[in-house]
Formats: sequence, structure tokens, C-alpha cells
Amino acid sequence: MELVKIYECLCDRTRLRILHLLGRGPLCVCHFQDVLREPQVKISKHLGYLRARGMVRCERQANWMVYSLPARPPRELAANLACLQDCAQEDPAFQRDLARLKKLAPKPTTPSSCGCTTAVKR
Amino acid sequence: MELVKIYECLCDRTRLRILHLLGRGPLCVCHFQDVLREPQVKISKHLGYLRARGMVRCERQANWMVYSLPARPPRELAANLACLQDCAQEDPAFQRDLARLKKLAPKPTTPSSCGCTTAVKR
DNA sequence: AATTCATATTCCCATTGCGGAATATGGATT
DNA sequence: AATCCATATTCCGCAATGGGAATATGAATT
Repeated sequence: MELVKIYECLCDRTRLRILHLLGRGPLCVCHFQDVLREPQVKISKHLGYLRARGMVRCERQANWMVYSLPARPPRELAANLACLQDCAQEDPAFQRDLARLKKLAPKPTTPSSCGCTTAVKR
Repeated sequence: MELVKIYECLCDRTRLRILHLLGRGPLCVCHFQDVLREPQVKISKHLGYLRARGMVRCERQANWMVYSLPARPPRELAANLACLQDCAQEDPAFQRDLARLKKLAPKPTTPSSCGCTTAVKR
């Protein structure tokens, strides 16, 4: 994987927040919407950007698309994702996201189920 | 230092090569020109980009501008620079740069002297 | 003061990225 | 088959970026 391509994926705040959250486990789009509190189109487009570049995988579960980090990422990607998680620990904004996520989904999800089964009021 | 700003600096191949080389010690612009083999304007502009964002420092030595990494970089920057050096070890292009540099300047330079004292045929 | 050398800046152009409004898709439910 | 829900895509405008040609700057040397 091209190092520059990785950094291109990392140089947007919304994408950083997405990747940070994915460090905990797979998530569906509605979780991102609830945690990041950004418009649907914005989140969907950044997920598409990451997906097109191989930074995330996704799998359909009925109505929901469950996104996750690649199972065995190449070395450079793994190193940079670890670095991101490390840096995020000192940043209140990332920690706020994580707190919201834990409130929303106390247990990390699995790739086969994001925990969304019923309609969500939004 | 803003994490996103760091990644913005890292998402260009020329800038990555510059930062990688600076990991060994301060360098003047003509060294970058010789090692990277890119046009002067290109190198100068990328150095200006990095300087404007606090990723590198520079100091004038007579005709030469000596660039270096910040003495005590903030944690996020240090982490990412370390990650870059790590990733660069597997990349032939980065290693080729480093080999050229060692041939050109066998000893790492100091901030007060880049080793350029006479005119260089180019 | 005129020239030379190393480096920086300006101007132009083409490409890319981001955001939002509107619309489309695809699966599930009625 | 019609509707609903979650998500994706298209279209638009705007700002930022990268590259090169030409020119400017600033220090040293003649």
C-alpha cells in the first residue's frame, strides 16, 4: 500500500474520527452519524473515500452497511493506525467521540452484526 | 500541533522524501536537489510548505539555507516522524535517497553547517 | 556597483478535495 | 407493488494543491 495514499486518507478530520472509532470494532453508518453528529452525506462520502483506497472494508447486513478495518492490514497501514490511536488518546475531541460510542454501544460489535436491528429515530 | 496539519504535510511524496532525509540531520537545499533530483522550484516550494506549518526549521548560512527538524517536536509530530522512518525502511525509493545522501555527505551535518562551502557544479 | 550563486516567490494552469441539496439505490416490510 | 428505511451517488460551487516558467531576493565576491 502506498504510503502517500495512506496519508491522503488521514488528512481530513472526519476521516480521522472515523478511523479512530473503527479501532474499537466494526460500525455501521448510523453509528457514525450518531457519534460524529455530521450529515449523512458527509459521512457516507468519507466512508466511500476510505473504501475506495482500501483503508476500510464493508459488508452489508440487511439495511445496514457495516464498516471495519481490514483484517490483516499491510505493515505501513497498521503502523499508522496505531500511531493515530496513540495520538488520539491526548485529544479531547477523539475521546469525546469514544465516550459517545461507548454509551451508544457498550460492547464492541462484530463484523457480522452492528447491533442495529430496528429503526432509529433521528 | 494539529494532527490533520501533520498529515497534510505528509501526503506528498516529495515532502515525505524531504522529511525522511532530515531524519539523519540538517540539510541545505542543494543537498535536496542533488539527492532528490527534482527541480529547484519544486523543492523550494515544498520546503516552504513544511516551514509555514512548523514541520521544519531553517537557518541561513551565507548563501545556503540549512533545514532541520524541530529540536523538540510536539508528541504527535515526533510519533509520526518515527512512524515515517519506520515505514521508509522497507521502501526502496527512500533507501535509494538515503544511499545517495550518504555518498554525498558521509557524515551527518550540524544545524550550523551543511558542509556547503564552495560553488557546486549543477 | 556589478556579477554570481543559492534560494524564494509570483503567475498561470490543471487537478483534486470538500460540502450541501437533491436524487438514486437496494433491501425489508406492508 | 408500493412504501419505508439506511445508505450511496450525482451535480454544483468553491478553495486548496501541485507543477513549471519566469522573475525576485539576498549574501558574497569581484
